[in-house]
Amino acid sequence: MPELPEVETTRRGIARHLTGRRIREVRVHDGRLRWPVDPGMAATVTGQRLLAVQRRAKYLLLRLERGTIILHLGMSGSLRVLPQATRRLAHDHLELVLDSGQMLRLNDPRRFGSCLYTKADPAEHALLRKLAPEPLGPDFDAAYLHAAARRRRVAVKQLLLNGQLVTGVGNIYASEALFRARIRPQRRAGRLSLGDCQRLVRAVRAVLALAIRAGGTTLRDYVGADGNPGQFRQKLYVYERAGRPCRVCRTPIRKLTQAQRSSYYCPSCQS
DNA sequence: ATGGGCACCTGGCTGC
DNA sequence: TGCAGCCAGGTGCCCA
Repeated sequence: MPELPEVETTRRGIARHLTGRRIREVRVHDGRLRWPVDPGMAATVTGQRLLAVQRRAKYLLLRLERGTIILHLGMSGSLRVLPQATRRLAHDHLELVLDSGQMLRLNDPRRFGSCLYTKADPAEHALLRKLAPEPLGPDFDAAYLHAAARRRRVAVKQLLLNGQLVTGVGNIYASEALFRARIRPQRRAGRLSLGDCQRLVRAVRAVLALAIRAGGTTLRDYVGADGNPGQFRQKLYVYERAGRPCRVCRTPIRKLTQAQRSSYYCPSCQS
C-alpha cells in the first residue's frame, strides 16, 4: 500500500493526537503480522510517554521515553486515531490506548505490515540501517543517483523500488516519476546520464511532495488517520491508465510487467 | 556484489 | 450462483 506520501500523511495525522500523551494500555487483538508482535511489547510500552512521531522511508517511528515502536504498513495497513471504545472491525490488529481517551489502531488485511519495538537507536535497527537517503532530504540529488545507478544493469523502474538505493518510492510513484522525467521504465539504470538523473530526482521529489499535499493515493485500503482516503489518484498520469490517452500527448498509455509488478508509461513522452 | 524469483496474506474482480 | 484465476501502495530472503 502505502508509499512515502501515504506514510507521511499518516504521520502528520496521528502525530498531533499522540505527541506528549502517555500510553495507558496496549491491546494486541491479532499479533500475526509480517513478524509476530512480541508478546512482551505491551508490558514494555505501557506507561511510557510518546515523545515524537517520526518517519524514515516508509517506516513510522513512535519515539517513547525508553525506546521506539517501529511500524510498517506493508501493502494494506492503515492507522487511525479513534475514541478508545470504537467497535472493532475485521483485521484490526492492535491498539495503543492513550491517556487522552483516544487510541491508535492498526488495521491490516494482508498482514504484510509490522510492529516492532527497540530500545536502541532505531536508525541502527537491521531493517533501517541500510536504507538509502530520504528522497525529500538534501542527500538525494543527481550526483547521488548517478553514482548509485552506475554500472547497474537493472531497469530504472526496479532501481527506484530498491530501498537500499532510493527510499519512499513504491510501485505507483515509480511509474509517475519516470513519466515526469520522460524516461522509460525499461531503461537500464547504468545508461542514465547525469541529466537524466537530475530530471529523475526532481520528478521523484515533485511527485512525492504533490502526493503528500493531496493526502496520498488510495487504490483500495488506504485511509489517513482521520479515516479519509487520499486524493492523488485523480492526479495520476500513467498508473492504472493502460490504453487510455496520455494526458500530455493523447498517445495510449502502455502497461508492462517488470519483476512481477506492473509499470505504466507513455511511449511517446518517455524514452 | 548483483539480479531474479519467491514468499508472506486477504479480498475484490473477471470470466467461465 | 459458484468457483478458479488473477491482481493489488512492500520487502526480506534464497539462489545462481
